[in-house]
Amino acid sequence: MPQPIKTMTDKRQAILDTALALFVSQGFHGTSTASIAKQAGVATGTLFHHFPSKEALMESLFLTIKQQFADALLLNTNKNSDLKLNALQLWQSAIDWSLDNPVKQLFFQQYSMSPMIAAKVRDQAMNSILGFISELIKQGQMEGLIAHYPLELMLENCHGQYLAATRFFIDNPHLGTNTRYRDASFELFWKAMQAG
Amino acid sequence: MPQPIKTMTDKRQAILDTALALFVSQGFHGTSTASIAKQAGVATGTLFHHFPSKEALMESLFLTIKQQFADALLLNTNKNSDLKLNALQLWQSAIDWSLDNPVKQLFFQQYSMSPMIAAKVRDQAMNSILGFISELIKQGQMEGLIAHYPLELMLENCHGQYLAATRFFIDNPHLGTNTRYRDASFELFWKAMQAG
DNA sequence: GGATAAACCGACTAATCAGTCGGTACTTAT
DNA sequence: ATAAGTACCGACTGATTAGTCGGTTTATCC
Repeated sequence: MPQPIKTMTDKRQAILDTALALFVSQGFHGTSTASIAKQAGVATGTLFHHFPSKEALMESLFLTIKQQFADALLLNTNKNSDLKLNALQLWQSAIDWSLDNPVKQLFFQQYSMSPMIAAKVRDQAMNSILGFISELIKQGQMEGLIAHYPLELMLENCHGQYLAATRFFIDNPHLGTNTRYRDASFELFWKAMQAG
Repeated sequence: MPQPIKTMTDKRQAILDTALALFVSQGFHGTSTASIAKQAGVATGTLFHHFPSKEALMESLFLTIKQQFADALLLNTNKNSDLKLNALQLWQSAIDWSLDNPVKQLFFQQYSMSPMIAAKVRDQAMNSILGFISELIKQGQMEGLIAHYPLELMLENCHGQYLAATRFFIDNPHLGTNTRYRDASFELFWKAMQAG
């Protein structure tokens, strides 16, 4: 029986944290394993003790962060009867997460579409979140609240509008708490989805 | 007098074409200058004769492609009196371009937000196109056709929805000529922008 | 046809890369 | 205390990198 989550060595976490920062600012191939180890205060051997290769480190990073994002979303999700209110809460949670974790959000912006991460890893991580959104859209369509466009196109559109909003708020951090901008970002999104 | 426009073997263009393909499939740092030269059928010395550095090659590539995109858009733009029709034509032109140039579109998806391209180069290229869209939005707002959200947020949203649509159509090429999907992508976009 | 310059070549180099390996330090269980 | 296993170290290596340079070919102009 394996021991449940005891504290992982903090060196492992330091490597992940440093890799995140460097991958975002210098790119995957632009970041050497030596520089990750050095800035994390760790020997190169230690890096390869925790991760069998640079690619494995990247994959681990990607999955870890996607999971954190998914957890943050599902935590603030109520099974409310008002679909629009549900959508609003979800939208706010997602924007909040990106403002609380700007570097992780930049990581997604850069690597969600890049060949540095194997397509199957990308899709696997994506489906866990999009599967959930997918259900919401279908429900809304049945209730006549959401327009009947092809589902895949709507999912891509949700994702695209979310990325656009976070790009804006991360570039303009002082507006992140301005309700005029916040509400506008949701209304743009919701109007696109709305039936009628 | 001057030789009619018969091109002497344009090695410079071959380098740009090859770099585009390799940067998209392997990333910037993942692509060696040697591999670009080899696949372009050119010596490494020739590559550095045309471009002083790998970064300069990347920058040249980025600006060239952005210009091609801007040209394609402005070519199909009529000064129509019907704003929605103008927007539709623009949207169709943009989607057409991405379907005609999928690798160049993938290049944007990957590098428009990446640190591999200096921010000032990005912004410079962006403003020439977004400045134009910006005018259209302001005009639409004066006519009462377009909602009065903050302009910067709307621009980012336009860009985001466009990227989402092209991502979808490039992933599903057989749907690129399907008017149901085409029209849906525009309606999603237009409904978000619309006043009311 | 002879001169000038630009385009082109590819062997070469100093630096850097991902990953290895033999060994030490720390933790835990008996 | 001992044994065993895991975390950790950093000098090292073979391969690869961006970029150079001296020399050759090709185009242009008088």
